[in-house]
Amino acid sequence: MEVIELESFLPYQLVLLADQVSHQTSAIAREYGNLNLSQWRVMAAIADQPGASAQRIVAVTPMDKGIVSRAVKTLIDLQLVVRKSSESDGRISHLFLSAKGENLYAIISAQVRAFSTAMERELSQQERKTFIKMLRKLSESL
Amino acid sequence: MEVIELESFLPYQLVLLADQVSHQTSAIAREYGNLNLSQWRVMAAIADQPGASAQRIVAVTPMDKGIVSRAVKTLIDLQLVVRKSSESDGRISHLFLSAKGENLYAIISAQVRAFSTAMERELSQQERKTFIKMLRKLSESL
DNA sequence: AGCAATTAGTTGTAATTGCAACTTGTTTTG
DNA sequence: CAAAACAAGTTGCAATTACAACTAATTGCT
Repeated sequence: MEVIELESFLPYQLVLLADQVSHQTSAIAREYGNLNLSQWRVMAAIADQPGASAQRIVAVTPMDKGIVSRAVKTLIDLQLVVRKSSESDGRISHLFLSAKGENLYAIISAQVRAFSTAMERELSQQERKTFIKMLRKLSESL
Repeated sequence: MEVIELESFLPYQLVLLADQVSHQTSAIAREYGNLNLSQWRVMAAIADQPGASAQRIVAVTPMDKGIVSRAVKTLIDLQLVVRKSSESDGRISHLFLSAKGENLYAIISAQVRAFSTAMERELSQQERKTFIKMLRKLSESL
C-alpha cells in the first residue's frame, strides 16, 4: 500500500506549523486581553480594514459568519468595537475599534508581531517574500 | 498606530492556507469514510508509523491526548484500528490498522494525495522542496 | 411595481476541542 | 524496597466551532 509519509507531506507540515502559530496567538490574546482567538482575529481584521462589515471579515478570515457574529457581539459588549449602521444598506454595519479597542489592539499586536519576528528570524528577507508568494500561489489553486 | 497588514503578514497567510487544507481534508474524510478530521489524522499517523502508541501520535500530530484517546476508541469500535498491549510497558498499547482500516486508508489517502497534488501543481519541484524546508525552519524556531 | 432570488447577519444546537483531574503503571531515588 | 515523581491513557466538562435554519433588507427580473 502507498502510505503517505507525513514527515515530507506538504499539507501536513503546513497544518502542523499553522497549528502552532494559532496556539501561540491564542495564548497571547488570552493573556493580554482575555480574548479568544476568534475575537482577536475579528479585532485584527477591523484594525486592518476599519469600517469593514461582518461579511467582509468573513471573506478575509478563516471564520464563518456565525463565529464572526458572536465575536463581534462580545467585542461590542466589551466596548472594544463600535458598530455603525450603513446608510446605504440596512443589512450592513461598519465596524470600528473604539479607543479602548485600539489600546488593546496595540498591546496584543505588539506581542503577536514579536512572536512573528522571532519565528521569521530563521528566514532571510528574500526568503520571507518567496514564502508569502508561495502561500498565495497555493491558496489560489484551491 | 502600527497596524498589522494581514495581506502580507506571514503567520496569518499561513493559517489561512492551512485552514483551507484542513477543511478539504475534513470533507474528504467525512465523505469517503464518515470520519472526522481527528479520526483521519490518527489513521494517517498509524499508517505512517504502524505500532505507534497514542503518545507517539500526540507527539507528531496537532492533537492532544484527550482527542487522540477518543479518536482511537472510535476507530477501534469501527474496527478500523486494532490495539495490542505492550509486553514491556503496561501503560502502552501499540496501534495498527486492521485490514478494513487499510482499505479505507487507501481510499481516503488517494483522495488526499490527489488534493495535495492539485494544490502543489502551482509550484515547481524545486519550489516544493524549498517550501518544505522553510516550513521546517519556521517550525524549529518555535 | 411586485415577486423571486440573493445577501447580511443572528441564533439554535449538535459536534468537537481544550484543559485539567484522575487512574494505572513505571521509573527514580533516598 | 517504599515513596515520590513521572508517564500513558481516560474521562468529565466548559468553551468553541460548524452548520443549518431563520429574519430582515436589498436586488433583479418581468
